[in-house]
Amino acid sequence: MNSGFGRYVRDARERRREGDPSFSLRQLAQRIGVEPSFLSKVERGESAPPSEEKILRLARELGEDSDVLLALAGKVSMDLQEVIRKRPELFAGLIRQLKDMPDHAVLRVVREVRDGEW
Amino acid sequence: MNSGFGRYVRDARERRREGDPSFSLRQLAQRIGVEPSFLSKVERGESAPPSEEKILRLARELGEDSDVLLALAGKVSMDLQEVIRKRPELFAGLIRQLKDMPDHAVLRVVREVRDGEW
DNA sequence: CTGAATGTGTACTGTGTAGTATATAGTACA
DNA sequence: TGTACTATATACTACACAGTACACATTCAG
Repeated sequence: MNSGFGRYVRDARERRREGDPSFSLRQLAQRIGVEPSFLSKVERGESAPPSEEKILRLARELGEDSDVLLALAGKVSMDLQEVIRKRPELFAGLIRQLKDMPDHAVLRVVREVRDGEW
Repeated sequence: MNSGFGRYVRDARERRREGDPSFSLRQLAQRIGVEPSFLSKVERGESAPPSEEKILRLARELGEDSDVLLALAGKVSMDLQEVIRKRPELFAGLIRQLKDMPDHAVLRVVREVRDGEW
């Protein structure tokens, strides 16, 4: 029911609110399509993070990275899961291969793939 | 509630059963820790696939690839999800990068990582 | 001062998940 | 023929998930 998700969202919202009063809890709740009381509970960590759909809308509104927000919520986005499910051996193998590599090594793979002729 | 999961498991079980009568529905159910009636429903697609834990035990017993079985069940193994959740931007980026690449290209990445000095 | 907006507390709800328990019916074989 | 094992049908359950509804107390602007 906890984790940093709530605090992260609250902080992000209050930062955005400095310049734009429409980032009140109530108004944001309305824009993402939940009741204010629910968003309140979520931000205070009293309720578990919402569904993927709401998290994505939250990320859009707040200008945050949706994969990071989902990770904080203990989830992995369905579209990534779908990629893995379509070719499970392949992607499972790759991910397990890279699991313990340092960031820069993984980034190098990303860049080589992006730039090279594959 | 459906998908090929049930049929796949039933086929695998009946193949293994040819050489080993302990692969009856009842006995296998007992080994993986569910009621026979439940495994029956699962194999016939009348009930949704079981939890990840049971699927892993099923894969072990049947000698099947657990990632494939999980994929058929519409799931992605928690340990893979954890890898992604720990470094969401990095792995989300990588996977989206490789999403539409043909198998051989992805395999090449896997091999390069395995063999090279990263 | 007032009333509009803000955040929060409490209670409740429908839906899905992951099964169990028990009864029934067919099959093998000794 | 009976008993041991097989699969299946039917009914039920406990718990988690993803919220809603609404009343309440506070704050802030005009």
